[in-house]
Amino acid sequence: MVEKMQFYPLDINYKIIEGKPVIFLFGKTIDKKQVCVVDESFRPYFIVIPKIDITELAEKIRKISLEEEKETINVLDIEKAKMKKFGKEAEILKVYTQLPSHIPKIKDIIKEWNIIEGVYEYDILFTRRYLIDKGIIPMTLTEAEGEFANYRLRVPSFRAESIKSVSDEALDSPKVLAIDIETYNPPDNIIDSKQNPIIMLAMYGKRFSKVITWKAIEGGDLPIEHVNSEAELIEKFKEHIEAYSPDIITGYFSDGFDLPYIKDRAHKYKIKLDIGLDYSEISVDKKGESAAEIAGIVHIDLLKFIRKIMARGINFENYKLNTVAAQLIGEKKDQVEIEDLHIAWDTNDKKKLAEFCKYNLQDAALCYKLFDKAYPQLIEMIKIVGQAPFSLSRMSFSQLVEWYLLRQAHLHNEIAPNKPSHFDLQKRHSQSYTGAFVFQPKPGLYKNVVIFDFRSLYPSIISSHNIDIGTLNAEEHRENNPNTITLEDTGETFWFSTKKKGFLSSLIEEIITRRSRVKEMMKKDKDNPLLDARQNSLKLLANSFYGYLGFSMARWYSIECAKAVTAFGRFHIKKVIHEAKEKGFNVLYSDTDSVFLELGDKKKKDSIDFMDEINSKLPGIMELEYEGFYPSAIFVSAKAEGTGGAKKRYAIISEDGKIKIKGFETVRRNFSKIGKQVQMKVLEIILKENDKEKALKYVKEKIKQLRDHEIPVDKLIISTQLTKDVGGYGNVGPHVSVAQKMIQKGINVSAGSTIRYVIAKGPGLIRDKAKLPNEITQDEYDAEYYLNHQIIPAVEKLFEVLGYKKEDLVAEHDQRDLKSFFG
DNA sequence: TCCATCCGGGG
DNA sequence: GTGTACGGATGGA
Repeated sequence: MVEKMQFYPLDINYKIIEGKPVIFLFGKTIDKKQVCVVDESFRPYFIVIPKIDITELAEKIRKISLEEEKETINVLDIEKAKMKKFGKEAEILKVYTQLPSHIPKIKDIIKEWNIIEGVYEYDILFTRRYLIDKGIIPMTLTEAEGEFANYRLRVPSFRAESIKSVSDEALDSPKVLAIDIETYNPPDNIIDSKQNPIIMLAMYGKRFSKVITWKAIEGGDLPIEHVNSEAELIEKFKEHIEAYSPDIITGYFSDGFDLPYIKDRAHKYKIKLDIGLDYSEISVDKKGESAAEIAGIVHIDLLKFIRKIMARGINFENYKLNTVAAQLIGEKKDQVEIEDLHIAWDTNDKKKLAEFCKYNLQDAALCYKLFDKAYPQLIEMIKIVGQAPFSLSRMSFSQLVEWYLLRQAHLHNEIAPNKPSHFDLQKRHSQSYTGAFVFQPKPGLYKNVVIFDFRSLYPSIISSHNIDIGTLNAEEHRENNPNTITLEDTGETFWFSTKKKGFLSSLIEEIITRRSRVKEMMKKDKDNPLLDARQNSLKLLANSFYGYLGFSMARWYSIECAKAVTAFGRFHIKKVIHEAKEKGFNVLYSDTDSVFLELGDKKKKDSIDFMDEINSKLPGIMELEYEGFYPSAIFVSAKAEGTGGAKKRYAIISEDGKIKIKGFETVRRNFSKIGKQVQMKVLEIILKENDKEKALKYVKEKIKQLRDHEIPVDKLIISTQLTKDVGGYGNVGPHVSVAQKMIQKGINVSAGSTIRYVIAKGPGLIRDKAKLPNEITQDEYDAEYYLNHQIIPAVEKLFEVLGYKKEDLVAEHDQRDLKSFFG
């Protein structure tokens, strides 16, 4: 009996059954039951554009027959159709084959014929093709028509005769299970699943938490489950997965660690990790960055998703779980000496082991919460791009753009361009072009500064100047065309149609408009995480278009378009600079899309009027925005003498006293606290109080304190990361020398460790004077070293702007020292 | 300064 | 599997 069933598709794969490819779409029904929708009717195809008569070509293709060892490969069917290639109508043939794997074989034959213009869309994965062609958006409400069937699966199956998207309503609380393992790992042993067992495995879900371990550990009220061996631990893990039946399994670096590790250990005991909903085993794809896949259960590696998709805008120091969790959900892990786990395990240290169990569970719980935080972003990206969570969560931005475009191309009946050949790639790699314009500032301290910037400069250029491969150098005349641009350096000229809308440019316009609508909705519905994730996804996608155009692997690659985008960018920002000067503003600085104007005797209102005037003449959706008013700003000179002002290095203060710093040491790690503190304080005095005497007095006072040994040692600590193991260094810098000492003392130090040291006074090389912080007292530090290597470099450029020389900073009797330092 | 390689995360 | 990888830091030539 034919019936309708609504569900949310979560995962997709296909299998060949009786010589036909069959799609399996795993999902959740509206009443939260697991289900698998099976579609036997979809066939693989690719596209051919003929050069000769289309019927004649079709006949030739139909006759193709390939004898292989086990099978004969034939063309299953051919359809004529009309599509567009870069906006131009084209008659095409859709060539169908029996199996997806036949596509490249048939394609390779036809590709060589000179009676065709080209072959296209021959490398779009079968399952992804299915989602696109059927208009299905994973995770959103979908309806299948058909009947329940009996495929051998862990969940009920439903054979679909037809399938369609119902709405963009997304599955709102999937059943998530976070996992984390701890392994036995003796010191200096690289983590190795061949040698070392899993000793704990934690799972955390909704109203479910468990730590499985194979030693009797007294965990108090921890949900510890004891088993007798590692093999039993793995069996128990399987049982729990089956009983809990999660929609989603998540972990942190679980693609590269937890799941491959479990799989390796299971293999050792000949245990089948067949937790897939089709009874298949976890598959670990080891190509490059590995990925662990479970059929029907979505495995999300949070590290990958966060690093690739959620991370921009947020500046993570690193991507350790602790760092990321602290930043995204404000939670930290308990401090545990994980290197000592093997000792506790060997010595049966019950108390320590209980702590490790707690730690293990906490990691899983952290993952669970991180997933919760990431879910809106994942959902919204899926809704836009339209690929399944497993693959989408591992995509780079260029891939997100590409799959978005592939879906849109299908919707617009556009033929997708091919990926570059090896030859194309070489050519693309050899090409480079000019980027953004940066205005060189004049060093100085300025008052009353207004900053304007172009809102989404590159996306708005692509939209407003109609930038697209199909509109590039269109037949209409290039003169008097507002979309014509000539490159300043090479003289190349590009122009874009004013009549016909381009594929890329209209898509980006749609993305931008959609985002404004979402932002509008957010005004009434503040703090809605879904809306925020949606506008963010749209913004990220729009911002990636330009990079995608110039990305060598892109299908819609066009260096001409990429060149035109930056050239229009330079054109518009330079025009603003020019007109601002004409209006009598002093232009202080400009970088890519922003411009800094000194008001002088003008009012804020005058600058707004200026902005409005600019905006009245800008094309399309381009817009110059008022970024803010800053009472004070400082620009310094570049390091090299006589090269003028430094680009990308300045500090400004807003009316509410907040200082924004770009490029100064204050934001860098490899600098002592005293250096940072003095720099920050001087900036503050200059920008807030505009009192150069006071700044000078402050620095002099600090220098005196430094020389009188009044600065505590912890403010003098310099931190440097060891980039390789100590033995690997040719030049022994101070941090390496200290690391050597640490090793002698039995402190475990290796590549990646951060070495903290202080420079002590005395004769000899700096590296011999570098001490561990606890080896030195306050009167032993080398004041002159800190003066010359930390304090002076931190502030000399600032004082230069104020009209002081370096010598003014230190007392008279020290000038000899300084001269020798400054040469 | 440019090119090649290594590493990230995990215990 | 109708496929293929990234990107930044670092160190050596």
